[in-house]
Amino acid sequence: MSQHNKPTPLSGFPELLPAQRNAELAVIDHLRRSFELHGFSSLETRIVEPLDRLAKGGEIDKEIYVLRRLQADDEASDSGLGLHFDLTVPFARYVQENAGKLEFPFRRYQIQKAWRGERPQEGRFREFTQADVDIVAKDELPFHYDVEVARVMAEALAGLPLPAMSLQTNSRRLIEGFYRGLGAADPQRLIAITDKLDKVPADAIKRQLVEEAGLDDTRAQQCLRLAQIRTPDTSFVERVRSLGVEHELLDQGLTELAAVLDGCAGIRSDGFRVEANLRIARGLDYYTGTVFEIYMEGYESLGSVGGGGRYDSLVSDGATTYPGVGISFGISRSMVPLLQRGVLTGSRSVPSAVLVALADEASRATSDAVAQQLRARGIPTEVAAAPQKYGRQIRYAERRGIPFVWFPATDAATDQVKDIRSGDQTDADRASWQPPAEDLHPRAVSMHVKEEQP
RNA sequence: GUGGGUGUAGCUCAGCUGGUAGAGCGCUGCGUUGUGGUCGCAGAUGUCGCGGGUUCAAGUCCCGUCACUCACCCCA
Repeated sequence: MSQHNKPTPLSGFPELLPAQRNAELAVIDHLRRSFELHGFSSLETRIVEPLDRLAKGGEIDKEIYVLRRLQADDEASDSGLGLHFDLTVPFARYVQENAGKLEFPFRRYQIQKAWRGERPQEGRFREFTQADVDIVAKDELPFHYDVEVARVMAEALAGLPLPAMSLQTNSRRLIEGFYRGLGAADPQRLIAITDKLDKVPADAIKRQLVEEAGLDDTRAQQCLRLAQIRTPDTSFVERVRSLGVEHELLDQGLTELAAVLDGCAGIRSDGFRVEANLRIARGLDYYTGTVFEIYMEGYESLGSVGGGGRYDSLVSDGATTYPGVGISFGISRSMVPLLQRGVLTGSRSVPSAVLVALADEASRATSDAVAQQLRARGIPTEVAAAPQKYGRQIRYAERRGIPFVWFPATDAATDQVKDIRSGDQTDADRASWQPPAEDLHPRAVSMHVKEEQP
């Protein structure tokens, strides 16, 4: 390729360097292990869906990438296929298509890319990876699954080597019941207005509630008070009760939200919080009950890095409906800004934990044999490319972040292994030596994460 | 889609009222001939995003274009 047309990055299509990719892989591996620990099956769906299934007349429609063959006839404008813009729509289709072959309740996780033709910004991309967990049942989905899906994602997030996450949750039943108890005519409209509380000042919200939703001053004030309730435990119940509004739906919402908070109570840590946040509403789309949003502490300006909730009628084939509940976590959205700011990276650019030094060409077989013995025990190992001076070979390892250099025995001495970070070099047995567990594979290292306890 | 900003070495950037490019970091080599990192010395690297215009002369001024970027919108 000529240097005169050096390729430039494509905005919105992030690509990572090897060390960064290792950090992303460490996060994906952790999520996968967490989801599977809870018994969720992995699913991969095709990247395209029929356009009539993707496009629903909403805002998202104009962001759909359409598939078209380069040499397609002028007559045929496009293939009628578009790239999926999330993982929920393809999953819904998959459930419907395979309903006869799946066991319900069906619990799956899905870690895949999605595409949106948006104007890129920090944390917003045209191509991005997300991790979704959902549970779908037939006809009825008991509420305890809302708690389960929250707990699965909470546990997965709590162990992530990223800045502290907070899972904020609310119940649309709770707020709708509250608004109905107030005697409001159009609860959906109120939800849309109070949802903006993060961006718009409280008195402006109140003015809108009065002028646009026709509430009187007292009721508007009540709505504001509700939206400002935010607690790390079930104490929100008392605070809502103290507002003095009564409604059957409100009672149900309070009970359910309290169950979610209780269910996640044991998962809180320095790196993870759960909160009831009664202003969370998540637009007006298909959510019907519990709703979630995930925020990354110190990076609230990115907006939510994940979200989800219960959808009672996303999937339906007429006779049967398949209610579900799920949460998605934006891997690209949360990680790429951290990687770009340099506060997160991989511990090394290669998988290798060990570089076996090469004394001279004649002893290559010896070095290869050492490497094979280490690999046989699961230790990622590479052999030095050329018998350069040992200083060069050590530097080769150092540049790549390989923590250990192995010096095969010479006539006079035994095998030795050197930790090039400390400089310590000790005798070692190629048949039993083990690196520390945290050095075995590349890790994601973040300036925000506290040192792990020894 | 609407509006602003910025394009100079691998990276971060400097370059005044126009006079044909610089720093730091990184990189390569040597000091140190089989043990890196520190230090010292030496060295390499650019069609100044692209196209056009003004001018004796353009990185610098003007127009266009492309790319990147920020905000709005929306969201993972």
